[in-house]
Amino acid sequence: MDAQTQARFEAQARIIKAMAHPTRLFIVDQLSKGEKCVFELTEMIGADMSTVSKHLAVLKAAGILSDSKRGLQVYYTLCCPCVMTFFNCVESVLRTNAEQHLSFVE
Amino acid sequence: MDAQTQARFEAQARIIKAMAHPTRLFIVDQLSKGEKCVFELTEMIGADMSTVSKHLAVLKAAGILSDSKRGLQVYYTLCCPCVMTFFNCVESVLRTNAEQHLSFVE
DNA sequence: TTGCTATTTGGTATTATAGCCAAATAGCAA
DNA sequence: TTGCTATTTGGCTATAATACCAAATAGCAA
Repeated sequence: MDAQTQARFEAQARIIKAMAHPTRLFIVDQLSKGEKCVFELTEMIGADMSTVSKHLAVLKAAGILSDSKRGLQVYYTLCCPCVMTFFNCVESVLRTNAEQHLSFVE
Repeated sequence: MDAQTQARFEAQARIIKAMAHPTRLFIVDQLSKGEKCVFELTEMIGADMSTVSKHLAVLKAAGILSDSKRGLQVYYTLCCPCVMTFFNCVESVLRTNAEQHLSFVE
């Protein structure tokens, strides 16, 4: 495996890793319906606001979200709506698992 | 967030987490071209065979790969070729990042 | 300025992940 | 059986991720 190929997989892994957490998937799902501020997301998630803020920072660092400060609030937006195709793809893996009685859902 | 919703995101996160490693992405990419045994993958990756074997076990546990033993070799196959749409999606996030001079590639 | 609210950052404990080596297991062949 | 090869598993260490609390920062308003 040459260095360039490796670098490409590392870059891809960084994006995927940023999505690899239930709370962050929830955030992406919510933001696909429109921007939200940290407080709104924190209420929905029910964790400490600092925890939510750090999850948002992870997604932003990966280039999945962007933020804009308006007054006291910071609003986060999905910058790459294509990310939503992730969900379809993952769901189809889950369905395949379910068919093979290897479901993680239930 | 109700328990069922949470369970769905946790199930999705497990699949995504299994993909969130450069070596495992490489494996998935290779297997998209056809089945390979552990030895072949180990040669390409250049890590310890036990390390490769553990990566394969992670992907298998997530329901992304299946294995079949034939003689001394264990052959691994992608059970969900849809997983390849991941790559397109991730690449488009990377392109967006690059456009915004936030590229992780270079 | 002071005070209030929204958010981020720092510190820390806990838990999970990754990689290697060594040992165990499985299958074939002599 | 013994020996050889392919693979997995166990043990270990090092590194990274997560979540909370507390403290710092930023912006508005009085």
